[in-house]
Amino acid sequence: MARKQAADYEQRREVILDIAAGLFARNGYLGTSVADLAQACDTSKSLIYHYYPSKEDILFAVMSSHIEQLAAVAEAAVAASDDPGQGLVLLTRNFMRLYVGAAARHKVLLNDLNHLPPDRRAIIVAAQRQLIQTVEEILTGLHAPLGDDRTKRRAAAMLYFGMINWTHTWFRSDGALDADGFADMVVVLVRRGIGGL
Amino acid sequence: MARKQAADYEQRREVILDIAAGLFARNGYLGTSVADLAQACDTSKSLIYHYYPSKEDILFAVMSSHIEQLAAVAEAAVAASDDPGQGLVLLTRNFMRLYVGAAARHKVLLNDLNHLPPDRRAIIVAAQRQLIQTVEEILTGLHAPLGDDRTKRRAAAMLYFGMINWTHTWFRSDGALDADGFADMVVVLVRRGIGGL
DNA sequence: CCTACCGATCGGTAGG
DNA sequence: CCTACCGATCGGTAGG
Repeated sequence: MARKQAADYEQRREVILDIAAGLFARNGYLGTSVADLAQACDTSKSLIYHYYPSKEDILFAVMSSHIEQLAAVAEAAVAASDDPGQGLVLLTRNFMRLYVGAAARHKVLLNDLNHLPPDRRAIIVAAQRQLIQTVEEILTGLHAPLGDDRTKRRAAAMLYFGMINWTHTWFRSDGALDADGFADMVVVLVRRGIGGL
Repeated sequence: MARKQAADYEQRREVILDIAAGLFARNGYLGTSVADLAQACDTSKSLIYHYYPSKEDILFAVMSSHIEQLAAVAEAAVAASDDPGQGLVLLTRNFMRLYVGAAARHKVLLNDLNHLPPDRRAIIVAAQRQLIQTVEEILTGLHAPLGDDRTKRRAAAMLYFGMINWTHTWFRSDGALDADGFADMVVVLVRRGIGGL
């Protein structure tokens, strides 16, 4: 006999992850109890512990799943582009779509990274560094002198991430400005402004 | 007999506030216990409660003291400027100096605002809105068409705050780039790029 | 004997 | 200004 419930094991894990991301985003990791999560999932704490060994594993899963998505869309944008200008457009639109589509996970990534223990935090930080590296390379392609000044190149990449990451505090997908429209504003500011750095 | 301890009451409150800001910035508001704070202050929990009625009052004091400073330097920058371009330079340098000088308080303001109850959070949010308003006016002065498009004007202000607020994740005052140098990069990007919006 | 899941409770610690 | 505590709740696990 086929074991029916094993079939949707991964699906149930995903549902828990999504609800956890929403609670962590709203109340913070420490502000969310496993009991809160169980209640939001309309089940018991024991069930949560059946799917995840610990609360920390849930936090790590929220973050790692999201950063893997970010890495994937970054790679896709670079692969599909013939020049740095087009790369910047595709990368920024891909990032913003993902930020909006997975807003809760993104907020958790930005707010609760410190609550991971050092070894697991290092895994996430390494993936973030790779994204920064990708952006630095595109910016250097747009403005070659950045290649000779590591400090300015890093600062320029951080100006870029500041603009898009800060959206988690104010951007609403149901507002007058959509993700692509905002991405294009960022691209305009960077392309026109970067020559002055 | 003079009541000696009353004389440095405010001073002791300030020391506690400063140490609390450091702990909140590092471990989060919920990740910091009052016992942690007492230990860091080399005293007892009871002493902490002698100077502040609750842990939440300490959080509010950290945030309100910081945002009052931000409002003061914003007002000073506007008052000392003859045109929007100069205003942007002074405002950005003032903000960055304060972000660096009060990095812990700034981090707490950005990370733990949700842990204030609605009434007190509203006070902080109102002060933040005033800062946003000031920036929007300067940006409209630099690029008049923003005055006719509330959505773009707000987005432009948020691009600006994103660039400078994101510094709390990466900027180190002992690095190769100082606060004024970074502020000038932000100003260049905004002044050159804003015409494209 | 297995997986899925429950009500109840564990040892410690939180803010006060 | 301290030790000794409180009601409650924490993350995680017991038996069945």
